[in-house]
Amino acid sequence: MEIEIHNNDCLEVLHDLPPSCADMVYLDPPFFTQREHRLSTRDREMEFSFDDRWDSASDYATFLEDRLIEIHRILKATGSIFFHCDRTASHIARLLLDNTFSQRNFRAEIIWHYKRWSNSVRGLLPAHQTILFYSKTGNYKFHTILTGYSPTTNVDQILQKRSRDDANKSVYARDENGNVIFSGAKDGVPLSDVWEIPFLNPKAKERTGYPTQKPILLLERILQLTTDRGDLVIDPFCGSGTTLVAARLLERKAIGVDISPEACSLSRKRVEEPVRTDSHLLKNGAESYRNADESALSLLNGIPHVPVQRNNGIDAFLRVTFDGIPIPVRVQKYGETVTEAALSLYKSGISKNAKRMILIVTEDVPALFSDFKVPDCVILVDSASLSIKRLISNLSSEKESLFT
Amino acid sequence: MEIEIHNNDCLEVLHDLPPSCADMVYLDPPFFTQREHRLSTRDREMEFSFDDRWDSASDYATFLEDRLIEIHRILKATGSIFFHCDRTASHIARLLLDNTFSQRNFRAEIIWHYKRWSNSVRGLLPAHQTILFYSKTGNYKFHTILTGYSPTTNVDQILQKRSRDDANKSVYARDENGNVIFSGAKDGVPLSDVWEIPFLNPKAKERTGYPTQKPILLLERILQLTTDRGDLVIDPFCGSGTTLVAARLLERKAIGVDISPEACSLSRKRVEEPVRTDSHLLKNGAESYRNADESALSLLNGIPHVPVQRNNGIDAFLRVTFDGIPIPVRVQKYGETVTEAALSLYKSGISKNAKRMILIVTEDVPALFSDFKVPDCVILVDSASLSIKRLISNLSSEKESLFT
DNA sequence: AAAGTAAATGAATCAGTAA
DNA sequence: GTTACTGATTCATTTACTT
Repeated sequence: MEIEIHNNDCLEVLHDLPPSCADMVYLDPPFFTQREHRLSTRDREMEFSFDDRWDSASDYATFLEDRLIEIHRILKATGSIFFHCDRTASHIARLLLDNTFSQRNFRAEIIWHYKRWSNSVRGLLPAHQTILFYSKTGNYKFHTILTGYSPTTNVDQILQKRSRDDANKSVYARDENGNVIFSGAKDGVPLSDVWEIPFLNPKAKERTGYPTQKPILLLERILQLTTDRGDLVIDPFCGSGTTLVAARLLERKAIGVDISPEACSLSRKRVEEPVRTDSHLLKNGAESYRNADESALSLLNGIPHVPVQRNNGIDAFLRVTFDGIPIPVRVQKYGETVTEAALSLYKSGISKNAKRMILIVTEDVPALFSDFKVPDCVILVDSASLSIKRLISNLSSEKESLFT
Repeated sequence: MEIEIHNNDCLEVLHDLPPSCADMVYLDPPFFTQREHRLSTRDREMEFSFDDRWDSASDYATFLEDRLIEIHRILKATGSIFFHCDRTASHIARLLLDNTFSQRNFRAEIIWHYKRWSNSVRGLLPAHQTILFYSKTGNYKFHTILTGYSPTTNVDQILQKRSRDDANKSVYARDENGNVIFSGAKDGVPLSDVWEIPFLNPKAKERTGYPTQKPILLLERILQLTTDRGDLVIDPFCGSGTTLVAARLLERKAIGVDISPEACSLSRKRVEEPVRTDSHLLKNGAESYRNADESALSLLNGIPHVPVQRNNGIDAFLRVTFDGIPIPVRVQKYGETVTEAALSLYKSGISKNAKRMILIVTEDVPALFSDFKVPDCVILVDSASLSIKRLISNLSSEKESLFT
């Protein structure tokens, strides 16, 4: 997927792009906090024509507005813009966006909430930033993301169908025998406008990286909400290039611009390097990343074992030995075929002199063709989820047979 | 403690107050939603409504600014204002407050975040409102509120004293024997600007039927942050009177104003007999609702399912249905016999009309004696760990046979 | 007492009609 | 086509009640 990075003023780059070419623009412009003072004191007149208020009042506002106008031009009719700002500038940004994209196309004020180390503050500890979401038109591309139910919700009740009683009050429907009626399956709660995403994920400490970069999950969410694979994404202030990395991992085209040569070379490096940790994070979501190891190994609950870090072939050793050597265990990973997983385990196991190994099979991924056969010393064990998957297909055929 | 309630336009009442008399003003004006809001009490005895339709943004802004100027006048030099608004008007409010109180006295943008019953949205589910916090001067009254540590924080470590090492890096101090030194107790983390407070529940007794009623807890927090006992608090749009109730409970003096006679009489009633419902959720935390633990649910990795938290018999519903009803799943818990687990699942499943249920068996706990037999509709599936346990005992006997 | 079930509801949102 | 209104419908949440 093509990723372009330009070292230039984004106004120039935007100007050279054709109209209606981009699906999404994310921008995180610099905040001229030192200028804010002048900004706010300039307007002494009491009239509320917000339209031209900032326009002439401030270089900063003009600076942004020039670029927003270009962004509006290059966005497709189905396109969206995400404007990242902190609490000192959110109202200015809002006004500018109302001007260029119209109040009517305001979609959401996203609150990115994170926990932070506190200094002793006189006041409330700042712990959020704002992302303004506008679309170019009312007919904008949007994919609903669903999240889990609150633990306090009775999921069994919301599976029930509802109707109106005589007084037109909403009640849960029942059939003539007084039994509850089920309506279709529920998949979860639509994503809200408050996103709790940790600033840095705990494991990121290991990386000697760029400390101020935005969490990739944040950009991932934005990309998934409003773009598809192959869509064009533009970041006019790309900085360390998080947007570009996310775009690459999710297979979106991207154009990044930054006026600083250092930022550009940084971005290039990040985009070119295979970013294993990032891609792992993206594939599984932040939650599962945090406890990916534990969740795979929870399959071993109740069996004494020692988890193994940093070994591609072996996830854990059982305490139980065979021929004096602890038994290596591996869990078949998502997307891996059984033979791939077995081969990987076998190689690592042999190097540890193991005579017996256990592979927990989680998926029936068909191997297209493979010369490798699972050796006898690798014992296959089905995971419960695999057994259930098989069961489900049996159940469906069982039902079919009832009708035929 | 004196609580006054005036049925009037707040501009009149504010105008008649002497300068520098109030310690805190909380206001919750109409939000510029361009709608009329109507709601009746549960018993349909009273109907409340207010009109939030304006000809233009500047009408709305002028209306507010007139009142803000008076509020600025009546606040003490140590006083503060909290302006409650939602996402449709937060930027207008911010500009007005910058004008009347100055950008310099902006203290915080508080995000009140809550969970809400949703409806089908094309977009992000709104789940927050904004409270803008300005002080009259830089010398404002403020009490730091401390909150608990997040569960991931290593509290032991926080209690350790810190010092600088040779390279001037911050390290945890140790005494001459290498033992850690404990500094004084830490009380918690300073309150952040994102407040998660549950919305008033549909069933809460505190509920009065007034639209937009705020939780008492929200107002209590604001009062505690910036006022002391005996201080004067003013709410120019008091509505159902939550501010006044909170003020009474915390022994602050208060003046409430509302233009609607119904709102005023409701406020009077509430102040006389305050009802405060404690949120079970806040008191005990979301975790207290959980009974399906994560490691149990991770056995279902890869199978679309919805976790069920408040049911002892069912841990999750599969997305797949049998006879139109999602299939309930349960994981045998530690120490439970298979028949116990199956019985529990069976009972709950039957009440949901399920015709097929799945029990994941994790242990061979022998049932001492039991009349109950696992019914046919409960399908048993072995977990991987159980399969491995069986395997291990086989392996041992296999090995034995080699030696004998 | 503890667990499970029922109820209430919207600073909602949507679809359809009228201007 | 666009905008503005109005009545209809929806959904997850969390307390209160019942078993």
